[in-house]
Amino acid sequence: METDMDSRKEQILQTVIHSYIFTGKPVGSHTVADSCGLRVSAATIRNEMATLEKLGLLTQPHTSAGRVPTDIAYRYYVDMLIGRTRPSPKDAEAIERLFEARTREIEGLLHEASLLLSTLTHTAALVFAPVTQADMVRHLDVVMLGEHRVMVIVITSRGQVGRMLADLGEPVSANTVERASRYLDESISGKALENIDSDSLVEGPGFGPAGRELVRIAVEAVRGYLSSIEERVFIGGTANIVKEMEHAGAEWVQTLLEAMDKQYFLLDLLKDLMCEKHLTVRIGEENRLRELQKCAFVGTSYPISPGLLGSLGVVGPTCMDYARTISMVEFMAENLGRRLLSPPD
Amino acid sequence: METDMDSRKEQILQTVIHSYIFTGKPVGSHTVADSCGLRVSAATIRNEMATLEKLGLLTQPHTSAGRVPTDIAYRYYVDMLIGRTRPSPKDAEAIERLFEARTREIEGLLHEASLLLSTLTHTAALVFAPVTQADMVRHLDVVMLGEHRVMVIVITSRGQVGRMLADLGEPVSANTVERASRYLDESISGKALENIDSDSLVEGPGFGPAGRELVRIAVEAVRGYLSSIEERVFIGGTANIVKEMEHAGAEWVQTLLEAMDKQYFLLDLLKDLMCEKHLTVRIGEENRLRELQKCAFVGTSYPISPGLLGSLGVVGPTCMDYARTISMVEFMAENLGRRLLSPPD
DNA sequence: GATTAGCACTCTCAATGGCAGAGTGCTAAT
DNA sequence: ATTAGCACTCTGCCATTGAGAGTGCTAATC
Repeated sequence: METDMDSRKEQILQTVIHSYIFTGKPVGSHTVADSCGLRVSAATIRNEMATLEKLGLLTQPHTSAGRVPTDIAYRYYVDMLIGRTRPSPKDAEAIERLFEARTREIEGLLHEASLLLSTLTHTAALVFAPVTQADMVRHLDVVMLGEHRVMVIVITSRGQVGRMLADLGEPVSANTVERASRYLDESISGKALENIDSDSLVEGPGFGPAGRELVRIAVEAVRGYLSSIEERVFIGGTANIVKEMEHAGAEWVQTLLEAMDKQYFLLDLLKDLMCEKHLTVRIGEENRLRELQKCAFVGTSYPISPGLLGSLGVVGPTCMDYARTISMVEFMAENLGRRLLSPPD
Repeated sequence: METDMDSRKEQILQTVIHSYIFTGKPVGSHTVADSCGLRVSAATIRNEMATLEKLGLLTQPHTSAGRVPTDIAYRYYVDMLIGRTRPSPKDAEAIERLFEARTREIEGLLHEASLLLSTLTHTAALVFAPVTQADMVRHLDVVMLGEHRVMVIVITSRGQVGRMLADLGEPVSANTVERASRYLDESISGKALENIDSDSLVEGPGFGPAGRELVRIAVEAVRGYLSSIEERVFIGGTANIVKEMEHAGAEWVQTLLEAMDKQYFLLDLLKDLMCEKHLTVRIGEENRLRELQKCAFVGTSYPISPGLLGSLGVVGPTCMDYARTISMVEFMAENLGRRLLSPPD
């Protein structure tokens, strides 16, 4: 079997891919002959393309249209044919500008990162910042909202914040709330989840029944927060999915968008990333999630704090500009990491 | 001009609207004659429909198709023809279940509210919880992330929380951060934005140059947070826009989705609501925002705390089931309000 | 032996025309 | 005022056609 790839086949494959990325239309032998730089005729190209088709790298939508790259071709392209590239100065600047302010609200930053990434790559972008599971309580506040209602705010040692509404069975006074807030802050601060003992706390300094209930509920809220992993994914540019993926069929786009609404769907995807250190590209059927099997996913992880990784990525058509997208995702991850990561002391 | 509406015209109009909402197809005179309950023939219906067309309430997509309601017809329908309705027990229960937990993380609650509302109404749902502008600082924390980086966390008296990253020019020690955190908490807590004086704070108790810079930056971060209105809109069910609005043309759906990504676009919309006390329905061109002029918006406000309103609403096709949607939006607003509002003491 | 020109073949796409169906407006009768 | 009936109009669907694009194969060429 003399069916191996040689450099000419590679060049033809590359030309087909580039042309297809650019025009979105199947590529014919003449087009390739004109623009591949090889000084051979269209007939030769045809022969080579026939072999590439046998190898599973190209297909024809119908008998007499040009060729279209398969998922396997994109895989080959990504692995072998594109070197490491950096974003263009203009793109790099756009990303860097996002990070130049000296003080920056975190949620806003992540949200804007997803928007920027999506507009630069014409894809839907996902940014995910996980929280560490078991953490210590740094500060606790109980804010009175009404006679029967308080808000419990907890700050963890890593700087995560939870705000919980809590309903009380019995009315409490502002005074009680204030005392409970101080008491709880003092007793809980510095403790980890497993060291917070509801029972002994309730036995605290002379609260009435209402006060005791308040303490109990507040502790319950804190426990609930610390044990539930409140994980948000920031999504930007879902509109791009509609624009770029129309050719894949309306009802399919539909399903993908629905899936994007469900956060747990994305969490699986993004958590996978955090296992691998390197940038990951999943093309078509390589994706485990059925909804993604008609598109490509490019993602990577970035450091948040020592021992904690976040992840980000984009979802776009399989015929995306991989070189550009990869460089952009990588660059965004680097910058985000640099901005968030606390360097080791 | 004897062109006024009479009760028969109303009934015909209503039948056309109901049928169009149900089937999505233009409605012919026979269909109306069969299902409107009037004991008249199709020819009579035709005459009446011709008048309704002259009145601007119906149109024909082409010469010989059935009739389709105009925006004006929907307006008339909403104003005159539907009474106040409540959601079905099943829908009501679904909404109530969202609120039954005794302690609940707020962001998660709002997010899920938008998801639920969108699935129940088959529209895109928006939930907006504003923050009061000038508020007092209740608690302040500075968390060390690295030698050159801290996180400033501020809790306002209303229970809003901001987390800001801040970069420092000079390295600081854990000790300094800890001292500064306590110092700032004690000096700033209870103060409103305009009473926070950076200069005098920096003159605090014997910090070195690094400590002073830290204080200065932290205050800057707090000021930044308190003056910027960190406003988030929770969006659910954008996929429904694609599903329900296909007939309006792909590139238009495209523009709407892009607009939904931009939060400021939605903020205008949602803030408008908070001026009016009642539920608002804007149909087609009644919307000021061009992107919405091919769909309908149903929204209302809900109380968050005394003197503070949030708002929520849905965006769907003009041929939506207004009765159902309105009842759902209203019911969700009531429940959300009841859950969030602190009743006056 | 690799490459190429030439040609027949296949398939898509856009335009065309015909036909059934749905719905209308109008007129004349009730 | 209402209705039955009829001619008319327009869409949607189907089949047909012809141009165009691209292929695979064969035979000639370097």
